[in-house]
Order: sequence, then structure tokens, then C-alpha cells
Amino acid sequence: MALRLRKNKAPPPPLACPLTQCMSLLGKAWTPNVIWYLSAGPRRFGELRHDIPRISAKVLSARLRELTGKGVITRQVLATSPPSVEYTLTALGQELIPAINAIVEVGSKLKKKR
Amino acid sequence: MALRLRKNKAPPPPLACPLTQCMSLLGKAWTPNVIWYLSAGPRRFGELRHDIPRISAKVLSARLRELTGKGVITRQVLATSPPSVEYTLTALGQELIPAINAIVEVGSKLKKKR
DNA sequence: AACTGTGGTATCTATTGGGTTACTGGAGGA
DNA sequence: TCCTCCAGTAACCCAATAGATACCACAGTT
Repeated sequence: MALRLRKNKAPPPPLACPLTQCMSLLGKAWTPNVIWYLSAGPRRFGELRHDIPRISAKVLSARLRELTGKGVITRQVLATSPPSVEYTLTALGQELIPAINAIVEVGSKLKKKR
Repeated sequence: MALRLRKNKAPPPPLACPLTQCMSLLGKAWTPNVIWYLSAGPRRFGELRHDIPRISAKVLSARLRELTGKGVITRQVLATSPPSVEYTLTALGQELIPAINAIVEVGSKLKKKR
């Protein structure tokens, strides 16, 4: 019996794919970690560097800029001395938390093979 | 007033970080798409290529090997003519579906800036 | 006769993304 | 006095990754 291509019942993640959209953020190094640490409340640049010791300033600032641009976090300059900058999850950003929790949940069950 | 580092109340994603573990899978190109299409049921190699037109055979086979190794999908050779191979989400793999749905959900709300 | 579908592998190349280091300039703490 | 801390930016380097292409051998369809 010859093989035919079966139709897939899953609708394609439609038009300009939100999945791809979102993964172009989450898929980059350290992004989920940044969101994770912001989920507990506003956090300054240096604090995030502290939270995630192996992240470089370059990458952290790139991620924060991207997340700000996409409306996931806000950036607020505080009149401290020296001036400091606080990053906060927006309502949209909060919506990512369940996703990240789900990922963590599965992560702990993955086989370590390969 | 001097600035002090505040403690972050979020516990660090502990020991050998499940988040990083899981993202080393999901973060690679096309992985979420593959899982998305498998969520509707078992699917052959060629069918997946068809579902995701822009994926190359090389990358698809790499992803499938990785997912198999981590216990997210199973690989089953069928005695068709010619022999075909079917990939299926495991129970663990099914657990990723809510995560991906959550990601899609947010993806559609992201600003397009940058 | 020619094409599609089976499930991949081998090889080469281009890109890019992340790491590293150095620098800013002033203030407060030891 | 010297060190740390604030929030980054600029320049350079390298390894990993994904893309493109070609190839396998055979069966069934048109």
C-alpha cells in the first residue's frame, strides 16, 4: 500500500505566526531568566546582573531593550544618586509567567540523555 | 541616598536549572513548530517537512533526534512500503502543549516594534 | 518515462549571536 | 586612598548554527 500525505488537523499557527514572533524573544539567551527574576517585582540593571551571574552587560542590555520594545517590560529612570533604572513587567509580561512556569515544570522531567 | 542591592524574592530556578534545560530544546530553531504539529497526532518525517515548508531535512532530523533523546517524542518505524517512520508526542511531550499555547497567546499581543 | 514519496546523511558556507575586555564619571563606603 | 557601584556602550573575536545542495535506492502513480 502506497503512502499518502495525511492532512494535519492542527491549524497552522496563522499569519505571521505568533509562535515564531514570541520565540524570537524567548528563544534568545537569558530572556526567560530575565523574565523569571522580574516576576518577583521591579529590578534594577545591576540587580539583574547579580541575579544572573553569567550574563554579560552587553547581552542583558540587549535583552532589556528588546523586551521593552515589545511591550513586555517598562523602563523607568529613578532620581537616585547615581540615577538608577528600574525594569518592571507589564501586564503583557505577566502573561508570560505561566508559560515560563510550564517550561520549568517540564524541564525538570526531561531526560538528560544527549 | 546610596543604592543597595535588594534581595530578590524569586527563588533561583534551582540546581542545573530546569528552565535552561528546557530552553536548550525549545530555543532551537523550529522546535516549537515541530511540537505544535505533533500535538494533533502522530506524524511522519515527510509530513512534518510538508507542514513546515521552510525547515530543512537536516534541521528537522536533528530536532527529532534531540526530542527523542529527551523523552519528548517517540520514534516508531512502520512496516509500510517503503518503510516509514512515525513520531509521536510522549506524555511528557504533551505537557509542553500548554506552554506552547501560552506562548502563542502572548505572541499575538506583542508589539511589532524593533 | 518521469515524478513523487520513503527517511534521512554528507559537505560546505555564511551569518550571527554571545563572550570578553575596556571605558565612562561621579559618589559613597572602608 | 582605593574600591565598589550606577547603567550602560564600543570594538573585536570566535564557535555554533542554520541554510543550501547533492545524494542514497526503490516502489508506486500518472
